[in-house]
Amino acid sequence: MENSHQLNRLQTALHHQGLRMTPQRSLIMTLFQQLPKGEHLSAEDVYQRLVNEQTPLSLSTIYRTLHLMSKMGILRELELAEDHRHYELNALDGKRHHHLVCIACTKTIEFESNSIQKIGEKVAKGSEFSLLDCQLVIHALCPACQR
Amino acid sequence: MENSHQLNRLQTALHHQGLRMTPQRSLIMTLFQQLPKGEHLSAEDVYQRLVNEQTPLSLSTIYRTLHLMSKMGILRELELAEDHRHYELNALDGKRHHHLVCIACTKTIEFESNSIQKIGEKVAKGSEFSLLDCQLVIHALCPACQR
DNA sequence: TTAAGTGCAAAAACTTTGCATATTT
DNA sequence: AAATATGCAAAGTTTTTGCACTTAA
Repeated sequence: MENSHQLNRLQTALHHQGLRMTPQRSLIMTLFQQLPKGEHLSAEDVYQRLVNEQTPLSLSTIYRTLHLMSKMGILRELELAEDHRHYELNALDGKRHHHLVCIACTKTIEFESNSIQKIGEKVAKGSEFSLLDCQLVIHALCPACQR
Repeated sequence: MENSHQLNRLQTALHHQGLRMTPQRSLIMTLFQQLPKGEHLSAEDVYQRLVNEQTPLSLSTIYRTLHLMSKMGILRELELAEDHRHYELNALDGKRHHHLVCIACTKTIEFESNSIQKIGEKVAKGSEFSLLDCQLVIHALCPACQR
Protein backbone atom coordinates (compact mmCIF):
# COMPACT_ATOMS: atom_id res chain seq x y z
CA MET A 1 0.00 0.00 0.00
CA GLU A 2 0.93 3.62 -0.52
CA ASN A 3 1.81 4.44 3.07
CA SER A 4 4.27 1.69 3.75
CA HIS A 5 5.80 2.28 0.35
CA GLN A 6 6.55 5.86 1.31
CA LEU A 7 7.91 4.74 4.65
CA ASN A 8 10.22 2.36 2.87
CA ARG A 9 11.43 5.15 0.66
CA LEU A 10 12.16 7.22 3.74
CA GLN A 11 13.98 4.37 5.38
CA THR A 12 16.13 3.76 2.34
CA ALA A 13 16.98 7.43 2.05
CA LEU A 14 17.93 7.56 5.72
CA HIS A 15 20.14 4.50 5.48
CA HIS A 16 21.94 6.01 2.52
CA GLN A 17 23.18 8.67 4.87
CA GLY A 18 23.95 6.39 7.73
CA LEU A 19 20.83 7.56 9.53
CA ARG A 20 18.12 5.46 11.11
CA MET A 21 14.43 4.89 10.93
CA THR A 22 12.71 5.41 14.25
CA PRO A 23 9.12 5.17 15.46
CA GLN A 24 9.07 8.95 15.82
CA ARG A 25 10.19 9.58 12.25
CA SER A 26 7.74 7.04 10.98
CA LEU A 27 4.93 8.67 12.91
CA ILE A 28 5.70 12.13 11.58
CA MET A 29 6.03 10.89 8.02
CA THR A 30 2.70 9.13 8.25
CA LEU A 31 1.03 12.23 9.62
CA PHE A 32 2.16 14.32 6.66
CA GLN A 33 1.12 11.63 4.20
CA GLN A 34 -2.37 11.60 5.58
CA LEU A 35 -2.68 15.37 5.56
CA PRO A 36 -5.33 16.73 3.17
CA LYS A 37 -3.86 18.52 0.20
CA GLY A 38 -3.25 22.17 0.93
CA GLU A 39 -2.99 21.77 4.69
CA HIS A 40 0.29 22.50 6.40
CA LEU A 41 1.48 22.18 9.96
CA SER A 42 3.79 23.96 12.36
CA ALA A 43 6.03 22.08 14.77
CA GLU A 44 3.52 22.76 17.51
CA ASP A 45 0.68 21.46 15.32
CA VAL A 46 2.55 18.24 14.77
CA TYR A 47 3.10 17.93 18.49
CA GLN A 48 -0.57 18.43 19.33
CA ARG A 49 -1.64 15.82 16.82
CA LEU A 50 0.81 13.16 17.89
CA VAL A 51 1.36 13.67 21.58
CA ASN A 52 -1.36 11.18 22.48
CA GLU A 53 -0.17 8.41 20.22
CA GLN A 54 1.34 5.30 21.71
CA THR A 55 4.83 6.36 20.59
CA PRO A 56 6.40 9.00 22.84
CA LEU A 57 7.38 12.15 20.98
CA SER A 58 8.91 15.42 22.12
CA LEU A 59 8.95 18.86 20.55
CA SER A 60 12.74 18.74 20.17
CA THR A 61 12.48 15.60 18.13
CA ILE A 62 9.84 17.20 15.97
CA TYR A 63 12.04 20.21 15.24
CA ARG A 64 14.97 17.94 14.48
CA THR A 65 12.88 15.72 12.22
CA LEU A 66 11.27 18.59 10.37
CA HIS A 67 14.67 20.05 9.56
CA LEU A 68 16.05 16.73 8.51
CA MET A 69 13.16 15.89 6.24
CA SER A 70 13.27 19.34 4.67
CA LYS A 71 16.94 18.98 3.89
CA MET A 72 16.18 15.61 2.37
CA GLY A 73 13.57 17.23 0.14
CA ILE A 74 10.74 15.20 1.65
CA LEU A 75 9.04 18.16 3.28
CA ARG A 76 8.82 21.72 2.07
CA GLU A 77 9.21 24.55 4.48
CA LEU A 78 6.63 27.23 3.80
CA GLU A 79 7.54 30.84 4.26
CA LEU A 80 4.25 32.63 4.69
CA ALA A 81 3.07 35.58 6.67
CA GLU A 82 2.86 33.63 9.89
CA ASP A 83 5.34 34.00 12.66
CA HIS A 84 6.40 30.37 12.63
CA ARG A 85 7.31 27.92 9.92
CA HIS A 86 4.86 25.52 8.38
CA TYR A 87 5.59 22.25 6.65
CA GLU A 88 3.90 19.99 4.16
CA LEU A 89 4.84 17.02 2.03
CA ASN A 90 6.91 18.05 -0.95
CA ALA A 91 5.15 16.93 -4.12
CA LEU A 92 7.35 14.49 -5.95
CA ASP A 93 5.66 15.20 -9.25
CA GLY A 94 6.38 18.92 -9.20
CA LYS A 95 2.74 19.82 -8.57
CA ARG A 96 3.65 22.40 -6.00
CA HIS A 97 1.30 25.12 -5.02
CA HIS A 98 1.86 28.76 -4.29
CA HIS A 99 0.29 31.30 -2.00
CA LEU A 100 -1.52 34.59 -2.27
CA VAL A 101 -1.56 36.14 1.19
CA CYS A 102 -3.38 39.20 2.50
CA ILE A 103 -0.90 40.96 4.74
CA ALA A 104 -3.65 42.60 6.74
CA CYS A 105 -5.86 39.65 7.69
CA THR A 106 -3.57 36.78 6.55
CA LYS A 107 -6.32 35.27 4.43
CA THR A 108 -4.50 32.89 2.10
CA ILE A 109 -5.39 31.51 -1.30
CA GLU A 110 -3.48 28.66 -2.86
CA PHE A 111 -2.91 28.16 -6.53
CA GLU A 112 -0.89 26.03 -8.89
CA SER A 113 1.13 27.15 -11.84
CA ASN A 114 3.09 25.17 -14.35
CA SER A 115 4.87 28.28 -15.54
CA ILE A 116 6.33 28.97 -12.12
CA GLN A 117 7.54 25.44 -11.85
CA LYS A 118 9.20 25.75 -15.24
CA ILE A 119 10.85 29.03 -14.35
CA GLY A 120 12.14 27.49 -11.15
CA GLU A 121 13.61 24.55 -13.01
CA LYS A 122 15.20 26.76 -15.60
CA VAL A 123 16.77 29.11 -13.07
CA ALA A 124 18.08 26.25 -10.95
CA LYS A 125 19.54 24.50 -13.95
CA GLY A 126 21.10 27.74 -15.18
CA SER A 127 23.19 27.90 -12.00
CA GLU A 128 23.66 24.15 -11.79
CA PHE A 129 21.64 23.91 -8.62
CA SER A 130 19.45 20.86 -8.10
CA LEU A 131 15.95 22.00 -7.33
CA LEU A 132 14.19 20.82 -4.20
CA ASP A 133 11.27 23.17 -4.00
CA CYS A 134 10.06 26.46 -5.35
CA GLN A 135 7.31 28.65 -4.07
CA LEU A 136 5.86 31.96 -5.08
CA VAL A 137 4.45 34.09 -2.29
CA ILE A 138 2.31 37.04 -3.28
CA HIS A 139 1.72 39.66 -0.63
CA ALA A 140 -1.38 41.70 -1.23
CA LEU A 141 -4.49 43.21 0.26
CA CYS A 142 -7.70 41.25 -0.04
CA PRO A 143 -10.88 43.05 -1.13
CA ALA A 144 -12.11 43.45 2.45
CA CYS A 145 -8.84 44.89 3.71
CA GLN A 146 -8.61 47.43 0.91
CA ARG A 147 -11.46 49.18 2.79
CA MET B 1 16.92 65.41 -5.17
CA GLU B 2 15.86 61.76 -5.11
CA ASN B 3 16.24 61.16 -1.41
CA SER B 4 14.15 64.00 -0.12
CA HIS B 5 11.58 63.23 -2.77
CA GLN B 6 11.19 59.75 -1.36
CA LEU B 7 11.01 61.14 2.15
CA ASN B 8 8.24 63.43 1.06
CA ARG B 9 6.39 60.54 -0.43
CA LEU B 10 6.71 58.71 2.87
CA GLN B 11 5.52 61.72 4.81
CA THR B 12 2.50 62.14 2.58
CA ALA B 13 1.62 58.49 2.86
CA LEU B 14 1.91 58.65 6.63
CA HIS B 15 -0.27 61.73 6.90
CA HIS B 16 -2.92 60.05 4.80
CA GLN B 17 -3.34 57.59 7.62
CA GLY B 18 -3.14 60.10 10.43
CA LEU B 19 0.40 58.98 11.19
CA ARG B 20 3.47 61.11 11.65
CA MET B 21 6.91 61.61 10.23
CA THR B 22 9.62 61.26 12.84
CA PRO B 23 13.41 61.49 12.79
CA GLN B 24 13.57 57.73 13.36
CA ARG B 25 11.34 56.88 10.42
CA SER B 26 13.24 59.25 8.22
CA LEU B 27 16.54 57.71 9.25
CA ILE B 28 15.36 54.19 8.49
CA MET B 29 13.89 55.21 5.16
CA THR B 30 17.12 56.88 4.16
CA LEU B 31 19.15 53.84 5.12
CA PHE B 32 17.11 51.60 2.86
CA GLN B 33 17.29 54.08 0.01
CA GLN B 34 21.04 54.11 0.16
CA LEU B 35 21.31 50.35 0.31
CA PRO B 36 23.01 48.79 -2.71
CA LYS B 37 20.64 46.86 -4.93
CA GLY B 38 20.29 43.28 -3.78
CA GLU B 39 21.29 43.90 -0.19
CA HIS B 40 18.75 43.37 2.57
CA LEU B 41 18.79 43.96 6.29
CA SER B 42 17.40 42.37 9.42
CA ALA B 43 16.08 44.47 12.29
CA GLU B 44 19.34 43.90 14.11
CA ASP B 45 21.32 44.99 11.03
CA VAL B 46 19.36 48.22 10.90
CA TYR B 47 20.07 48.79 14.55
CA GLN B 48 23.80 48.24 14.17
CA ARG B 49 24.01 50.65 11.29
CA LEU B 50 22.05 53.44 12.90
CA VAL B 51 22.75 53.19 16.60
CA ASN B 52 25.63 55.64 16.38
CA GLU B 53 23.78 58.30 14.44
CA GLN B 54 22.83 61.53 16.09
CA THR B 55 19.18 60.49 16.27
CA PRO B 56 18.42 58.06 19.10
CA LEU B 57 16.86 54.82 17.91
CA SER B 58 15.77 51.68 19.71
CA LEU B 59 15.21 48.15 18.48
CA SER B 60 11.51 48.35 19.35
CA THR B 61 11.10 51.33 17.13
CA ILE B 62 12.87 49.52 14.34
CA TYR B 63 10.55 46.54 14.59
CA ARG B 64 7.54 48.82 14.66
CA THR B 65 8.78 50.83 11.70
CA LEU B 66 9.69 47.79 9.63
CA HIS B 67 6.20 46.38 10.09
CA LEU B 68 4.58 49.67 9.32
CA MET B 69 6.57 50.27 6.18
CA SER B 70 5.96 46.75 4.98
CA LYS B 71 2.23 47.14 5.44
CA MET B 72 2.46 50.38 3.53
CA GLY B 73 4.15 48.56 0.67
CA ILE B 74 7.34 50.60 1.03
CA LEU B 75 9.47 47.73 2.19
CA ARG B 76 9.26 44.11 1.23
CA GLU B 77 9.69 41.42 3.80
CA LEU B 78 11.90 38.67 2.46
CA GLU B 79 11.18 35.08 3.35
CA LEU B 80 14.45 33.31 2.86
CA ALA B 81 16.18 30.42 4.53
CA GLU B 82 17.43 32.55 7.39
CA ASP B 83 16.02 32.40 10.84
CA HIS B 84 14.98 36.03 10.95
CA ARG B 85 13.23 38.34 8.55
CA HIS B 86 15.06 40.59 6.14
CA TYR B 87 13.83 43.75 4.52
CA GLU B 88 14.60 45.81 1.48
CA LEU B 89 13.03 48.66 -0.43
CA ASN B 90 10.08 47.51 -2.49
CA ALA B 91 10.68 48.41 -6.13
CA LEU B 92 8.00 50.79 -7.28
CA ASP B 93 8.47 49.81 -10.90
CA GLY B 94 7.78 46.14 -10.36
CA LYS B 95 11.41 45.20 -10.93
CA ARG B 96 11.42 42.83 -8.03
CA HIS B 97 13.98 40.16 -7.73
CA HIS B 98 13.72 36.59 -6.59
CA HIS B 99 15.99 34.17 -4.81
CA LEU B 100 17.63 30.86 -5.46
CA VAL B 101 18.85 29.53 -2.13
CA CYS B 102 21.03 26.55 -1.32
CA ILE B 103 19.47 24.96 1.73
CA ALA B 104 22.75 23.39 2.79
CA CYS B 105 25.12 26.37 2.75
CA THR B 106 22.57 29.20 2.28
CA LYS B 107 24.41 30.55 -0.75
CA THR B 108 21.90 32.79 -2.47
CA ILE B 109 21.58 33.94 -6.05
CA GLU B 110 19.22 36.72 -7.06
CA PHE B 111 17.46 36.97 -10.35
CA GLU B 112 14.75 39.00 -12.02
CA SER B 113 11.84 37.72 -14.03
CA ASN B 114 9.13 39.56 -15.86
CA SER B 115 7.10 36.40 -16.19
CA ILE B 116 6.86 35.95 -12.44
CA GLN B 117 5.80 39.51 -12.00
CA LYS B 118 3.09 39.02 -14.60
CA ILE B 119 1.88 35.82 -13.00
CA GLY B 120 1.71 37.58 -9.65
CA GLU B 121 -0.33 40.40 -11.10
CA LYS B 122 -2.68 38.04 -12.87
CA VAL B 123 -3.27 35.87 -9.81
CA ALA B 124 -3.83 38.85 -7.55
CA LYS B 125 -6.24 40.43 -9.99
CA GLY B 126 -8.07 37.14 -10.39
CA SER B 127 -8.98 37.20 -6.71
CA GLU B 128 -9.40 40.98 -6.60
CA PHE B 129 -6.44 41.38 -4.31
CA SER B 130 -4.24 44.43 -4.74
CA LEU B 131 -0.67 43.30 -5.14
CA LEU B 132 2.04 44.66 -2.89
CA ASP B 133 4.89 42.29 -3.52
CA CYS B 134 5.60 38.91 -4.99
CA GLN B 135 8.63 36.76 -4.57
CA LEU B 136 9.70 33.39 -5.80
CA VAL B 137 11.99 31.43 -3.54
CA ILE B 138 13.71 28.40 -4.98
CA HIS B 139 15.17 25.96 -2.52
CA ALA B 140 17.91 23.84 -3.99
CA LEU B 141 21.37 22.40 -3.55
CA CYS B 142 24.27 24.29 -5.03
CA PRO B 143 26.91 22.40 -7.03
CA ALA B 144 29.27 22.21 -4.06
CA CYS B 145 26.63 20.88 -1.69
CA GLN B 146 25.50 18.17 -4.09
CA ARG B 147 28.84 16.48 -3.17
C1' DT C 1 28.45 -3.02 20.12
C1' DT C 2 28.32 1.66 18.85
C1' DA C 3 26.86 5.47 16.59
C1' DA C 4 22.59 7.77 16.08
C1' DG C 5 18.26 9.34 18.24
C1' DT C 6 15.39 10.86 22.04
C1' DG C 7 13.57 13.57 26.02
C1' DC C 8 14.16 16.91 29.27
C1' DA C 9 15.14 21.19 30.85
C1' DA C 10 17.61 25.10 30.16
C1' DA C 11 19.15 28.57 27.00
C1' DA C 12 19.07 31.19 22.92
C1' DA C 13 17.27 34.02 19.38
C1' DC C 14 13.97 36.95 17.77
C1' DT C 15 9.92 39.75 18.37
C1' DT C 16 6.21 41.98 20.86
C1' DT C 17 4.16 44.79 24.48
C1' DG C 18 2.93 47.94 28.63
C1' DC C 19 3.74 52.07 30.31
C1' DA C 20 5.70 56.52 31.27
C1' DT C 21 7.73 60.19 28.69
C1' DA C 22 8.54 62.86 24.62
C1' DT C 23 7.04 64.70 20.16
C1' DT C 24 4.51 65.77 15.96
C1' DT C 25 0.70 68.23 14.06
C1' DA D 1 -3.82 70.30 23.42
C1' DA D 2 -4.40 65.76 21.64
C1' DA D 3 -2.98 61.89 19.71
C1' DT D 4 0.88 59.48 18.00
C1' DA D 5 5.67 57.75 18.68
C1' DT D 6 9.57 56.43 21.37
C1' DG D 7 12.58 53.98 24.80
C1' DC D 8 13.08 50.89 28.25
C1' DA D 9 12.59 46.78 30.38
C1' DA D 10 10.01 42.91 30.83
C1' DA D 11 7.55 39.22 28.76
C1' DG D 12 6.30 36.24 24.89
C1' DT D 13 7.20 32.98 21.06
C1' DT D 14 9.55 29.97 18.58
C1' DT D 15 13.60 27.31 18.00
C1' DT D 16 18.04 25.31 19.46
C1' DT D 17 21.20 22.80 22.39
C1' DG D 18 23.78 19.98 26.16
C1' DC D 19 23.66 15.88 28.26
C1' DA D 20 22.44 11.42 30.05
C1' DC D 21 19.83 7.70 28.56
C1' DT D 22 17.85 4.74 24.95
C1' DT D 23 17.68 2.25 20.70
C1' DA D 24 18.29 0.85 15.74
C1' DA D 25 21.25 -1.61 12.89
